[in-house]
Amino acid sequence: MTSRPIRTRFAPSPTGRIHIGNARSALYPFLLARHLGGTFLLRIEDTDQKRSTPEAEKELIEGLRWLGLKYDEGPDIGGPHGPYRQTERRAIYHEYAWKLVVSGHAFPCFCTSQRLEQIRQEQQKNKQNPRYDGVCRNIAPEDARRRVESGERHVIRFKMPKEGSITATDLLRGPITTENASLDDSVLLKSDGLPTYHLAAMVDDHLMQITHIIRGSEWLPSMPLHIHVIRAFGWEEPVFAHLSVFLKPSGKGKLSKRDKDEAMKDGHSTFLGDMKELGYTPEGVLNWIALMGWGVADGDVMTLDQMIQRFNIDNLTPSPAAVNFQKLDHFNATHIRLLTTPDLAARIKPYFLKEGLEADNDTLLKIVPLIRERLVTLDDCIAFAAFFFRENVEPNPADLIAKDLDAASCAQIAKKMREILSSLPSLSHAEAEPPMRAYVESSGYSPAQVFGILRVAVTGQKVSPPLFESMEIIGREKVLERLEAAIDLLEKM
RNA sequence: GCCCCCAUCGUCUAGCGGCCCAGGACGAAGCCCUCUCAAGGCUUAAACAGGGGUUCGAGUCCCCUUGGGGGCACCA
Repeated sequence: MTSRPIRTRFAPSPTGRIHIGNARSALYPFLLARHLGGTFLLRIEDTDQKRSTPEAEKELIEGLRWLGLKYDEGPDIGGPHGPYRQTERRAIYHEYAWKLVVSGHAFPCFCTSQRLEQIRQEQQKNKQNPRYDGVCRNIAPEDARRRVESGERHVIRFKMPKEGSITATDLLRGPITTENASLDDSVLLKSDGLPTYHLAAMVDDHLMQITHIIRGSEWLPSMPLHIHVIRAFGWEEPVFAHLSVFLKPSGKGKLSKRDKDEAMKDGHSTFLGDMKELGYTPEGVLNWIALMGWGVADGDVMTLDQMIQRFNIDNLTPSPAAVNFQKLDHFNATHIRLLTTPDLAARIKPYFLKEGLEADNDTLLKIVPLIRERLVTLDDCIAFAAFFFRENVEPNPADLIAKDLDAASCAQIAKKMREILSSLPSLSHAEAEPPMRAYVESSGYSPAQVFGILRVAVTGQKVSPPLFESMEIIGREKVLERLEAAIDLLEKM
């Protein structure tokens, strides 16, 4: 099976917002294909007409683009094995479902959902496994055919062998043997003419020549069915790898919708759309999710290209992983520091614009080196650097008073600084710092006290990028204006 | 209820019988640097779930228990 050209796929159903679970299900097959020089494709599994929406498909595609997981074939770009949207492949599924009926591996079932629901309830009441009771299994093929042709509503079910067992191999877990008796006569083709996942995915993976099926572990229990289907058709079996689920940060229980909303409250989210909004970078997100389920020996900070180089499907891990947002923050901050100055400048610009601040490229380029290692998320740029673009700052008066000093002495210090700074032709870092240091030295105050007053006066905040570098960017005129305003404030106290 | 899967520091993980008194990363603690906050450097605490086997030797193989997770739809 590995002699075939490598082809992998991401096959989501467009039923909701794209989240980190989806992202990781796309990432690994992408990495495998790229690492091995194979092909990676996107297939939309929209056979659930009740839940699938075009908006969800759009968000899926946008999410993949944001992450940089480029696919070689897909619904929006086409390819040699299309169409790549399952609702556009109805005829194919119909044909293959009937092939199984003809070969005796499947049968039409005319049971109503009401009856099915009823027997399910009875079975549960009797503590039996809910499953199909097989009444349509033994309808004579001729009769069945006639009823179908007369237009009677029906589904097609897989005719699961009553005896024997089947061994299916998961790459991460090894062979798993299942008794056929514990398997059900699952529906392959629904009465609306569309296939269920069990048929659609297997048919498509075969037709699209997929060599590695990488998917979530919720599919592990149905892998035996899938192997049965594949064998019934006589097809070559792909490699199966089931990724474990993401657990809540506490490690108790899987990540649910509720946890996702909960996370949003403290500035985190597991939805890609939100994460972008919150200032997370594709690099950070990708690195974070890559390592939940992929064990690398060392050097865990990687760009997508580095992941492609190092990826090895054998290093995927089968155990569930609890999400850890602190780690996301770490990877995000790390990747931000790795960006070039122009790149980072371009990425933070929208956040300033959104605040109504006219961030010009020249200033942005000068600011980036000052704030780069202070940003955890891109939107932190507002907290650290908005003052560069504001006309004036409005410091909290109390912040202007240095530790262990009173307003009067702080005012004196501020005036002295104004005297020194205004005597300088420019406030470049190189020109302004030495005389200020000399003043601190002679004044008997500590650098923290003196520079603390200056910082608050000039930036309006207690925490800021390096002071002298910042003043250089703000410019002499504005710095002196702001200092003046601070002196006024201090004198009124 | 039934079936299946998983199990190394708080978290993500390395380890594929001797290289392990278990390594890395995040987080935590301390120190250094320092105009704030970061970044950076150094250091510390922190794990093989429990019990049986197999073996000269087990974190590594087998079994049981416990814990956790997933699945049992005309949803994917």
